[in-house]
Formats: sequence, structure tokens, C-alpha cells
Amino acid sequence: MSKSLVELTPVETVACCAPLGRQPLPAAAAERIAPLLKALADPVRLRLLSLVASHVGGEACVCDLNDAFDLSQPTISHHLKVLHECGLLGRSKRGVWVYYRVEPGPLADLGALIGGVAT
Amino acid sequence: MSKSLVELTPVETVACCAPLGRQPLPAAAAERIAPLLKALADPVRLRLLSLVASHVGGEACVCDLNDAFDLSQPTISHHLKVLHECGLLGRSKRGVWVYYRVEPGPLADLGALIGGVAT
DNA sequence: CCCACACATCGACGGATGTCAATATCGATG
DNA sequence: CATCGATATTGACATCCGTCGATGTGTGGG
Repeated sequence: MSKSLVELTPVETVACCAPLGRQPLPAAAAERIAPLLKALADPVRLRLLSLVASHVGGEACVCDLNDAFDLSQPTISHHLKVLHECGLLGRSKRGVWVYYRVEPGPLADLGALIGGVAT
Repeated sequence: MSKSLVELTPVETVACCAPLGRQPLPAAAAERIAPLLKALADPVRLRLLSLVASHVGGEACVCDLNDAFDLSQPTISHHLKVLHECGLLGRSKRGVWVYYRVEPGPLADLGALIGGVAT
């Protein structure tokens, strides 16, 4: 090469690209957020979440959720577990029945973050 | 059974569950939204989207995006294709270079929908 | 005490997904 | 035209994911 690296100006090193106007999402934040989105990225889980949120009192029992889908009971149980383990659904047992409720915090944070990228 | 079905009251048919306070997300809407969330549900794609949005002028060329990750060029190209095909990133070729820009509409809609489930 | 019921867990299977190396395409340049 | 550099496509591979049937767990009732 005819020039030493230290002589390269910024314009020469970025011939095609515009500079950054703000800090992009850090890798660590992306790794933390992606699992939440992955939990939401399924039609059945989206409907489950919405169905729980639509119930009066903010909670729904599993027997009611099972009936809303043409899927086996273990499959619904699996989806509820996924939503529960990532913090989007809370769980409480009362007698024989199990009730799930939407945790509003994570969902609101996600919505703000997604909407915020569009600026 | 000792009673005919028409004699069952609502209370008897829903012993454990609360009624619905509003309409849940229709299945068709869930099927339409889930692919967008699936596209977002990857740390690399989240960072790609944020990185494009962070560039001055709202667009970034691929060579710049490649350098931001420890991944092969085909892998970045694949992720950009996923984001482009679901409508989250726009693409324009200028000379040898390809520029991607964030489409604000779908992202804003998604953010509102996610935040809206929490009510 | 045993059974029925509500829900969770396990194991298996097929299909989708993220990654890479190799190769193709396509515009610019000499 | 030959070549180079930027980006896309292809094919292969390992892994992950959604689904089911079978089974386990715990509670309430007779």
C-alpha cells in the first residue's frame, strides 16, 4: 500500500457509508430482549396472551384457554410455560385450577422499545 | 345426564373462569403479526435494525453492517433479506453498494399493538 | 382410599432456523 | 474484454421449535 494507515482520513475509510447519529442497541441488550420477542413470535402465544388480557379481572384459567384452540392440552400447557418463564405471564394456583395473568411491565417496555427504533 | 343442555345456566357452564371483557386478537391477525415478531426475535437482526436506524440519513450500506458483527458476509446478507422481505427494511442499490433503511410504519404499528395488549 | 379431574412433564418426530464455505451476479474500472 | 470488489444465492449442517400421545402429579369428592 502506498499510504500508511495513520494517514487515511475518515472520508477515505468510509467511502460509501454515513456516520452514526446515535448509539445503536448494544449486543447485550439485544441478547436480553430477543427471548421476549421470540416468546411473542408465535400466533398461538400471541392469541393466548391477548385472550388472558381480555378476561374480566385480568386472569384466565387454563381450562378456558384450552377450549379456545384446536390444539392438544399439552401444547397449550407448553405455550403457557414459555410465556410464564420469560416473565410475560404470571401464574397462580387456586384449588384444582391454575390462573394466568398478563404482567404489564415487560410488555409495555417491549412496545416502547419497538416503537422507539422507528424514532 | 339429569338436565337438558338448554337448562344449563352460564354460571354452571363456566364454573372456574371469568367472562371476556373485550374481543381477543383474532386468529387471522395473529397469523399476520407473528412473522414480523419472528423477524425481530433474533439478537443479530435486532442490532441490524437498530444500527440502520442509528445512521445519519436513516440508511446504511451493507459493507458498514458487515463490519459490526463477527459473522460471515452471507449470514448478514441473509438476516437483511429476512428483515427486507417482511417489510421492516427498505432497500436501494446505488452503484456497487446497497443501502437499507428502516420502514417506520410496521415498526410503529407493532410497538402500539404490543403496548396495547398490556392495556 | 380410590377415583375423577385439571394441569404439567416427557419423549419423539418433522419442519423451520442460523450459520458457514463455495459460488454466482453485477457494476465499475483499467 | 478481463478483472476486481460488493452483495446475493445455494447447499449443507447442526440445532431449535411446535406438536402430539403417553404418562406423571396433585387436589377434591364419594
